[in-house]
Formats: sequence, structure tokens, C-alpha cells
Amino acid sequence: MKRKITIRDVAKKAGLSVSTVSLITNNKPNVNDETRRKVLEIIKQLGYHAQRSARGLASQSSGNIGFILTEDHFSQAEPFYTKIFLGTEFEARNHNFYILLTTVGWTLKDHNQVPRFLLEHNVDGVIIAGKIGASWVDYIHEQNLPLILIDYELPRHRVSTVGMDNRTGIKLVVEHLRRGGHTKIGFIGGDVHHPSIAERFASYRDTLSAGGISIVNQWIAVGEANTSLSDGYEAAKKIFSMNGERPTAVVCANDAMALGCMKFLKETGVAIPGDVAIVGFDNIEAGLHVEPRLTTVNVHREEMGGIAVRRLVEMIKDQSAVLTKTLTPVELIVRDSCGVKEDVSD
Amino acid sequence: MKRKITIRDVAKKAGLSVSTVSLITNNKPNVNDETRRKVLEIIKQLGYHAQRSARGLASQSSGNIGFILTEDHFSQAEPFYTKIFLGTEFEARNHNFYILLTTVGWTLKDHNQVPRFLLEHNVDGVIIAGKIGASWVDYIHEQNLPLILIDYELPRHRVSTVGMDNRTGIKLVVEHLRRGGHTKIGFIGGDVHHPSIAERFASYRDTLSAGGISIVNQWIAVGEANTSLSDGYEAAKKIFSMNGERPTAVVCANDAMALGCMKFLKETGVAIPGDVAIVGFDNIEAGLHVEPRLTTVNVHREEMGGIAVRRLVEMIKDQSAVLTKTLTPVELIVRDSCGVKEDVSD
DNA sequence: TTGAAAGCGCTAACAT
DNA sequence: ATGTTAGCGCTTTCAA
Repeated sequence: MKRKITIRDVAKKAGLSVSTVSLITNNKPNVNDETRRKVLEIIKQLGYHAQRSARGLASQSSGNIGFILTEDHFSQAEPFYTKIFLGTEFEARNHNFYILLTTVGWTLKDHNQVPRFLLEHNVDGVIIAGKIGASWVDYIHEQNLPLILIDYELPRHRVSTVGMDNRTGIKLVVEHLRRGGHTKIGFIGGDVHHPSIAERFASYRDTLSAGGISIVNQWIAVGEANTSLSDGYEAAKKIFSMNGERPTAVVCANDAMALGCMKFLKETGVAIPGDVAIVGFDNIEAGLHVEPRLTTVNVHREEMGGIAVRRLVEMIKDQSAVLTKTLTPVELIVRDSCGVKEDVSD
Repeated sequence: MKRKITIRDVAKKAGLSVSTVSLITNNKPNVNDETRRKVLEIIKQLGYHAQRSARGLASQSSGNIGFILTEDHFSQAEPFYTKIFLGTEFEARNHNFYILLTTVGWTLKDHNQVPRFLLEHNVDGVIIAGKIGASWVDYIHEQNLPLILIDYELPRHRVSTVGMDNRTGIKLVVEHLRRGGHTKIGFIGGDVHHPSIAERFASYRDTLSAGGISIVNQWIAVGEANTSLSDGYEAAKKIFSMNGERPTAVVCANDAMALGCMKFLKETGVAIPGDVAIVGFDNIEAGLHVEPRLTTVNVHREEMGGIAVRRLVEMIKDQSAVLTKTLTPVELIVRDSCGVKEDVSD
């Protein structure tokens, strides 16, 4: 087994000191162009690559980014957060970082639940995706580590976030239904304490108002504990078991609940979209396989992860970087469950 | 910002040398029990944790495991390999390893496609999931790195693998159909060069033969380039566009192709399972949402990842560990697409 | 623009 | 059972 190539091998072969070679491998200035060229050539010849742990020890940096997910997000069947993770992984490569993923409990109770990569100083910054207890954000701030939140924010915390344009998404949905002639539009929201859900709900109300459509409280189901398929099912049951007039369309705050809503309506013999139009949000895979195929709002999950990494790397390289909130765009995907074709003219 | 706690802080406070502390943090023998207890106590008090990069440099080990996926597996909608990855992540924590994930092209062409974690000696072992070019396996062997393959194997290579019990899975499927009265059973295989698919195909033939059911070549579609939904669609078209007798059941080598097959049959007005029973393999999420719900074979993806990590850690700690091939069990999941209820008696 | 040298925090021989 | 010490391979002053 042949010995590993070190910086000293390169220096020796180039007839230079290791410090000059180090300057070059780190793209630092103040090196003669010709020297740089020559050393780069030798590095290539020798197949030299600086060893991560040596570099880490000397520079007190790990070259890693920590990615934290709560356990329930982690084990979800629908790969929403997985896609975000893959986005971070991909972008991290462009910046020569590795992603270390771990899951944690909802809230930081005692200190031996702290991810090992934090204890061992093995990350230079952290990304957290999804709703999580504020104690985690506090802890990471205490460690003086750069932090980005994806698809979540905390009101009283100064922290950079990457989210999606929830308001525009719902606006597109409601306006599309309205163009299709709908004026009786309900809403299934689930956990409105989640900032994204809250925004979607607010946008639903705003867009109805702006369009002169009245908001009927009986057609609104919010406040379920969660935002899963079964929550959507229960919400639909609530709305459609009422006496009196029924909505002709229901906007759901995400696809999972939309699927649950459809399940209930199918079971009770309500035709979709004939009797009731359904629209979701998130564009999950399952929406493509259901009958009728679900109209929804597409979210760029990978891109959200990618942007989070770019922001985080900026913060790592320049600790004075300012707080940012980035919104990724969304777009309406018209399929069959809303009964309104894209080309309806107004 | 308070200084980081180092092993010297612990040693000083304990009135001992750093080497004794090191012995203790590494769970080495030859330390007085009382000393150990005392130092552990101090470590806890101080909140000390050995820094990964320092440890790595001194011991020439990274504490990381590399996870390699081909680009096409990585970007698949269905999170088959993602689930495997999550399984490795989870198990890695139990052994104090981190997982570094990366994707590569199908085959190793030139050396600047080599994952950075290999170049920088930043992993102690490698897991590869799914079909991949043999050049990658060769390269990793050259680096003298422990390696495990998941859901793949290479005939002429000495390498440990973790797979699933494909033969038993198909056997269960075929026997179940037979108990339901089926004797005209087709097969859609796709890329039979993949070892798992090849095993499933072989088991289909073997089980038919063993049950005295004749194998009809017109009902078998194998050799498509891939194993995706559209391959299943094309395969179904091939089988059901023939003149002559048709099968009353089709065994598909995976769920994706089963879904494609169902799509074709639905479009051509064939009732499932009334006219033709369909069974898949893998138990992907989408099989639950299709109408009728897909009967399939469940595969423990997370467990496969977990086992791979355990094997790999054994190899890392004991380079003389023997070659192993581990099969994870599978089970038949009877749903609606096969028209045969679980309790059919024979 | 380059070199010399002092660590970074830990492990592992070797000595005691 | 514990201590001494020499690195691991790199970055980073500081000096030349």
C-alpha cells in the first residue's frame, strides 16, 4: 500500500516550502503566477489533495455543514424534506462542503440529545428544515454557529430563512377557481401555527376579499393538530357534514390534506370536480397518481436547499453577513381535480 | 466567546496526563477504575468532547462513511434509495460515524469525477447502493477501503453485499396467485441484467415449473432498457397486443412497472383485477394511492441500510473481516390489484 | 514573493 | 497504571 501524498511531497518536488504550496491550494494571493502554475502542475501529477482532518485541525474549521430535521419530518413517507436535503447536498459540493444529516427531538431537553457534530465542533454552520422547537435555535446561536431555517421561522428570533412564496401560491389558486366560476370556496388548513400554513390561510382570506367573494366560516376548517392526510379527511367531514349550503370548491393548505379531503368526498359519493373542486399545495408525487389528478402549487424543494447552502456559506465566510429572508417562487399546476382548464379566459 | 475545552483542560483538572485521558475517552483498557470514574466525571462537568479533526489527524481515520449513489438513482421520484440512505444514517449514529453522501456518474471515466471524500481521505469505508459500473468498485478496492454494495452485486468481484430475498418474494407472489386459481401468469421484467431483477425472473420461472404451470413466452416481457413505469407500459402493450390467449395475471418485477402495466390496461378497458390480476414488488408509496391498490412485496429499505453500516463498521475495525452476503427478508402485501384475498385456502 | 517555525488537539509508542 | 513525547498534515504568523 503506497504512502499517502502530503503537502511536503509537493513542496519538495517543487523545490519550495510547504507554506507556499499551502497558499496555492487555498487560492491565496501574493504568489508568483509562474510558481503557482508550476505547483498546480505538480499537484496534478502527484494527485495530491489536502487531507480534510489536517486542514481542519490547523484552520479550526471542519468543511462540514450540519443538517437538522426533527424525527417526525425525517420518517415521513412523503419525501418533502428529503428533497430539500438532496438540494443542500448537491449545492454543498459546489462549495467544497459536506452535509452531515441528523435528526433531533422536537425540543432540546437535556444536553446529551445534542447532535454529535455540534459537540465535536464538526460543522461550520447549520441548516434546520421544518418546524422545530425554539430551544434548538437558541442553542445553535449560543455556539456562535451560522444558521439557516428552511420552511420555518420564529417570530422573536433573528435568524435567516429560506421559504417559498406561499401567498402568491394561494392567490394563484383562488384566482384560478374564480375564473372557473367558483364563488363558494372553502379552506382546509390544519395546523395554522405553522408559519407557512398561516400565510396560506391569510392569503386565502385576502384573495377572497380582494375578489369580492364572501368568506364563510362554516367552510373553513383550521386548527387541526397536524397537516396530514387524516387531518384533511376529518376537516372535510366537518365541512361537508354541516347542514346548509356547501362550497363548490375547497382550497387545501397542502396536498396531503387535499388527498384526505378527496378520500372523504369519494367515500360519500361526492363527485370531484363535478360537485366539488379540490386544490392542494406542495406538488407531492402522490397527487399525480390519484383519480382525478390533483391540481396543486409546485414548490421547488431542491432549490430551497440549494439556496440555504449558498446563504450559509456566505455567513461562514463572512461572519458579518446580514440577515436574509429568501422566498422561492411557486407555480400553479392545473390538473383534473379543480375542473377548470388553464385557458379559461376572464 | 469562551475558548474550546481540550483534552489538556481535562488532564489538568484531573491531575493526570493527557494520554490517560485519551485512553479513557477511547474506552481502552489498562486504566484504574477509580481514575476512569473520576475523569469521566470531570469530562461531564466540563462538557468536553474530543474534536473530530484532531482525532482524525492523529489516528488517521475520519469517522465518516461514504455513501455513493449514481445520479439517476439519486434523482428518482420514488425514494427507494433515499430510504436506504436514511437507514444508514440512523445506524451510523449508533457507531459514532457520520455518513457523507454523494452521487457519481455510471462509470468512472477520468479521475476528477472521483468524490472529494475519497480524494481527501475523508471516509473510512464506502457503501454503494444500486447498480453501478464495475470501475467504481475497482477504484475503491485500489484505495484499500472497506466496501459494501446494497441491492447490487458484481459477478467477478469479491465484495460484501446486502440484498433482499428476491426469490422468496416472487415465490410468495406466484403461489398466492395460484391459490387464487390463476394458471395463466405472465411476467414483466425490464432490465434483467440487474441481479435483483434476474433473481426475480428466475424465481418466477422456477415457481411456475414447481407448481406444474406452463411458462408461455408470449406472456413474458423482459429486456427493456430500464425498469421504470414507462417500461412497464410498453411491456404490457407488447403482451396484450398479441393475438391468441392472454394471461389472467401478470407478475411485475417492480412496482413502477406494475403501475405502468396497470396504466396501459386501464386505457384499453381491461378490468383489474377482474380480467387481469397485477402484482408488483418493492412496496413503493404510489402503490397505495392507485386504484385498485397494488398487491406487492415489501422490502425493508431502512433495514438494508442499517445492516450495511453494521457490516462496514466491522470491516473498518477489523480489516480481516470475511466477505458476507446478507439477505433481508421480504413479505407479501395483499391489496386489491390481484383479486385474491389473503385467506384463500388451498 | 517565499521560507522557517510554531502550533492546532489528539493518539500511540515507549518509558516508567 | 500512568506519564513523556513525538508526530499526524496542514495553516498561519512572522521574518527575510
